[in-house]
Amino acid sequence: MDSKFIPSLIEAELYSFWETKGYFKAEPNTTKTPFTIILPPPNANADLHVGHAMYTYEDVMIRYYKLKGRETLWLPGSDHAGFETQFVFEKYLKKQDKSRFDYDRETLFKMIWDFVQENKGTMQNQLRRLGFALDWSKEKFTMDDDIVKIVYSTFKKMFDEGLVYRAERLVNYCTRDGTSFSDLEVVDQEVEGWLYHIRFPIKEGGEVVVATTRPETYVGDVAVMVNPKDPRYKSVVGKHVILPLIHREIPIIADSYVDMKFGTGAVKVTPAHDFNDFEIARKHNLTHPPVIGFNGRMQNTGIVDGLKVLPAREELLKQLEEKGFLIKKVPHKMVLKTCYKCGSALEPLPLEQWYIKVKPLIDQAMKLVQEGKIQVYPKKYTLHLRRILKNFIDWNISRQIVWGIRIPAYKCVAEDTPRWFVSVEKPKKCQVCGTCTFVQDQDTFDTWFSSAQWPFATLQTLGQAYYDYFYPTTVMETGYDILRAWVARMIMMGYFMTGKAPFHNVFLHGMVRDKHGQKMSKSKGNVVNPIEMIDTYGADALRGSLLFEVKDGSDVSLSDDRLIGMRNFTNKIWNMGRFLDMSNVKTEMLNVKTKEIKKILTQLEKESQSEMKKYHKYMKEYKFSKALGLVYEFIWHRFADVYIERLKDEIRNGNIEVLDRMKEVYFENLKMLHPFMPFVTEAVWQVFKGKNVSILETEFVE
RNA sequence: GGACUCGUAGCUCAACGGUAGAGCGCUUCGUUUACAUCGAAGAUGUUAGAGGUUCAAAUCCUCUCGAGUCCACCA
Repeated sequence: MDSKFIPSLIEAELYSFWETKGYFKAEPNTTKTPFTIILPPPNANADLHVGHAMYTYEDVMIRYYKLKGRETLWLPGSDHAGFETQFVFEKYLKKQDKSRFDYDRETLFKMIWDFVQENKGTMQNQLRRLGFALDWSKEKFTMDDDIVKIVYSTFKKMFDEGLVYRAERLVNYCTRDGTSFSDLEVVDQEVEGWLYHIRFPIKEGGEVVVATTRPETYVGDVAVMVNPKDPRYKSVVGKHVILPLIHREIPIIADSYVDMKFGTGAVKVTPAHDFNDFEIARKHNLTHPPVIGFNGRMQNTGIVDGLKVLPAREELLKQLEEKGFLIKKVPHKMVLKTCYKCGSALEPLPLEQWYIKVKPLIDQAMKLVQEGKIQVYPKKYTLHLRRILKNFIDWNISRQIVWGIRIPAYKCVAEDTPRWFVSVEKPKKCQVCGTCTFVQDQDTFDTWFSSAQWPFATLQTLGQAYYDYFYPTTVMETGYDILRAWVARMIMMGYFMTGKAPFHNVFLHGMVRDKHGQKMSKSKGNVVNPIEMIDTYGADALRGSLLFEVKDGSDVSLSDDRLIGMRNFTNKIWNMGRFLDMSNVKTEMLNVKTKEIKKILTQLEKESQSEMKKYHKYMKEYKFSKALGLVYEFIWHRFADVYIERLKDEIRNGNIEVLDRMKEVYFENLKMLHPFMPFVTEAVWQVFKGKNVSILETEFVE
């Protein structure tokens, strides 16, 4: 054995040994209890970031339960990550002075498909570098034909049961990226804006002053609204204002929605470009066509058509000021809804989209959580989950991008009022009129719509036997940041399609932060590349750094110091093995049992027993960090620092019995450590047990 | 505006009702024979502040100050 543990020498070899030996493969086995985890599918197109290394928790569970004799399946997969990937691809196009508009749908799709296929292998190999015991023979991609078919069946079932409906509503639309988003994909940004006070002349005489942050939309106004209780405006309700510059006449209406204390107490109502106004206008039966188009330019204004929103605002303000309609502007802090990807301001625009009626789904999901059918670890997230479920609103699943699973909805164009039908297989004929050449919806599904089905969809594609045996899965382990976007939706969709919760347990891990506890971001330049860390310190060290001495579920600050500490630990483990191994070859065999030595050995075994008991207790309670800390403390500061030191001379003198009993304790600790640090433990194991055996073939004796 | 989390040793964090711990850093000492990626010994904290409950509080309660996260949102 080398005097140092050098991870780079053994990691690749050991991983392919495990893989080819089939230790990661899972099959239905009625004599065993299954233990199933579906890996949250990383973006097929992107490199892993250090956050993905947190899936170590999953490997810990998988390897632990392998050693406990369960039939463990950890199923890998990747996500097409619709909008994310298209966004990256468009950046790549831009570098070549191209854009998505240079290609037709089919070509663009094909190009992105190839782009993704090219990059897909990277992520898989990076997961291997981390040592993850994934069953690669069952790997799935969210755009595999069989997966898409299941996603289609889900959509059809929802459509047939009235859980999917099409509606024209305001959506959060990014005019730069050309797509709408669900409410969960919107990033609020606080900005210093202005509140403009604009004078609207009243036809019947007088004037009313409105306050607005979006003056350019007044050309699309349908009313001015005041609070019915507001004495200042009692007399003007029912009268009409003439919109400045464009001379259109709109009513003054009353609605208790208006806050009298804010601004001037008079609000302009622009149904096509404001969520609240949309609702109010509908209540009052008022409409006006949108004055902002999907290209982000003004339209239907007769005055600033073709201008982008901000220039139009400037232009209109200039003209209003010249004519004396603009009274003043006051600084105003406001929240701007922005695109989570490109950061541009989102435009509320009216658009027909598919929505999922979430109420019935939420009710079921809530029941599962309340009845304890789904346990959440750490416990504090149970409350979060409940609150999340309570606050869900209907889910817009239409995206105006090509990279995604195209929605299998078809429109009959023969009828006056086009009717939609949904079909899993692409129909040859219109299912409504039977004759016309129907038109398929241009849109694709929100990526979360397919990933929300991931646990049951993946297992179903493996065949009935696998599905029956491994579903529902045992644990869903993921970051707390996607509790809402993913976990909650998986519960909703999983139950809808299978009548069961998709998993019995949810375990949530924290975010990886930099050494100062700061969020990692490209702009801060503090992003840590997990593969570089593995190259430098070894996979075991990285894995250990993420779990050691942390509160499960809380954020982890990752630093080189931590990694060095864990790397030293792996080396320590290695060298304990080295010592025991070196002591093996002794020519003289002593077997002296003094009272003193006996006592030390008894003490050691007693401690070891109590350690094991605690270890299994922690593991059962999902207190993984504590389990690791326990073994760390024992093997280093008790086993090595105390017992090896005390028994060193005895072993050197060739006391085989002492050596053997030391080894037994050491081996048990290797097993306990293996889920956390698979490489070093396996490497040492093989030194003692032979090159062709694996620590994974053993089981815990409890 | 609502909710939640967190302010503990120089740094990053554990402990969550019973004498304040770890990793890294620091001081002193130690090595021919597992490991200097090591060992031994040690220093460093009125646990943000104020009040309360308790025999006992970093831990429970209230308030103040500070950091952060999520949700909702007034034009």
